[in-house]
Amino acid sequence: MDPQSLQAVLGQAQAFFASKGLRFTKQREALVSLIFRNDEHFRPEDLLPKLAKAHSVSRATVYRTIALLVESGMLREISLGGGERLYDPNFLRSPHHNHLVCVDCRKIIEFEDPNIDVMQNCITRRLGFSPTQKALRIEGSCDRLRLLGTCQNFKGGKARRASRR
Amino acid sequence: MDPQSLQAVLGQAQAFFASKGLRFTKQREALVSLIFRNDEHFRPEDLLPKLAKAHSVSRATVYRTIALLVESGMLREISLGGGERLYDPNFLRSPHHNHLVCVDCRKIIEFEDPNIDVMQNCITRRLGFSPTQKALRIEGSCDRLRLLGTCQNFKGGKARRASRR
DNA sequence: CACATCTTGAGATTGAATCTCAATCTCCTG
DNA sequence: CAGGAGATTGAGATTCAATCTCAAGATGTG
Repeated sequence: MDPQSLQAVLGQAQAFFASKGLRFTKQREALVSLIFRNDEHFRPEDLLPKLAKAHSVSRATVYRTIALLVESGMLREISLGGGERLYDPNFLRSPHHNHLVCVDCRKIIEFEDPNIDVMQNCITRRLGFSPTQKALRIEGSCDRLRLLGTCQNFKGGKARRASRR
Repeated sequence: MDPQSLQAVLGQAQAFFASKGLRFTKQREALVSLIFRNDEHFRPEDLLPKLAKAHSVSRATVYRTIALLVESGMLREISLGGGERLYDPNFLRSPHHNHLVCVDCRKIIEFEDPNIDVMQNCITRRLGFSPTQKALRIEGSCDRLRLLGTCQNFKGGKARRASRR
C-alpha cells in the first residue's frame, strides 16, 4: 500500500476509534500501520516480532486492537483451512473478494466476481436472510499455472513447502 | 441417520481403511458410528465425553481417526468463524452443500444450489485452477425467520445464547 | 490539580491439538 | 501354534494460540 493510502487508512482508523470514544494511542497507530503497510494475510502472533523495539507492543494489545479493527470493518478474519485463524487487510480496497487456494502449493489468489456476488445475495434472501458477510473459499490445483512455472511447488523442478501466505 | 444408512457408512469406512491397509478396530468403529449417527457439526473434544465407558477411546485416537475420515472424504472440516474448528458429517448425503449462519442466533442452515456450484466451477477454471473443494459460508440475519419465531434469540421474547450447532 | 476513564503490559491461565513412547493387538508366515 | 513385523492404542507431556487478570501508567476534563 502506498504511503498516501496508508495515511488515509490511519485517518479512517482514528475516526473509528474516536467515534467509539477511544484513543488512538502510539501502540494502536503502530499496529494499524504495520497491518496495512502491505497486503499480506497474517496471524496475530506474526506481528509481535515485527514490531520494532522502539514501538514494542504487548501480545494483549495486539489481540485487543485486532478485535477492534475487525469490529470497525477494516479487517476481516478469514479461514483457509487447517484451523488457522488469519486476518486479511485487503477487504478495504476489495470489499467482496474471495479466495482461491492451491492444494498443492498453498498459493492464494484473491478474486472478485459480481455475478457470484449477486447470486449469493439472491439465494440468501430466498432462504429468508439478509446477507451481511460472505466468505467463499475454493480449493483447487493450479494446473495451468503449474505449466507456466507459477506454482511454487514446481519451480526449479523439486517440491518444496510453500510459505503460509 | 437411520440404522440402515449407518450400516452402509460403516461399510464404506471399513472399505476405506482396508484400501489403505489399515484395520477397522473397535475404537474406530465406535467413532464412525458416533459421528454419523446424527447430523450435527462437532468439535473433536465434544466426542470424548460422549463415548460410553464401554467404548472409551483416547483423545489421541479421536484426533487420528478424524484425520483419516477427512482423508477418506467422508468427513469435512468446516469453519463458521471465530477460529472454531468444526467437522461436518453431512457431505456424505449432500456433497455440495453450503452454510448460512445467522449472526444473531448462530442458527445454521445448510443449502445446496446447482447454479452457484456451476458458476464457482467456471470462475475457478477461468483462473486456471481445477476445483477440488468449495466452501461457501454466508453470514446474515434471519429476519423473516425471526418474524416466524424460528430465530432462537427471539423465542419467548428474550435473547439467549444459542448453542454452537 | 484531582478525578474518572481508558490503556497497557507482564505473567498466569485456559484449551485445543499434537507428540512421544512403551504396551498391546492383529495378521501373516513358517 | 510360536514368532515377528507392523499397526494401534492410551496416558501423559508438550506446544501454541488466545484469553484473562490486575496493578501501573496515560490522557482528557472540570
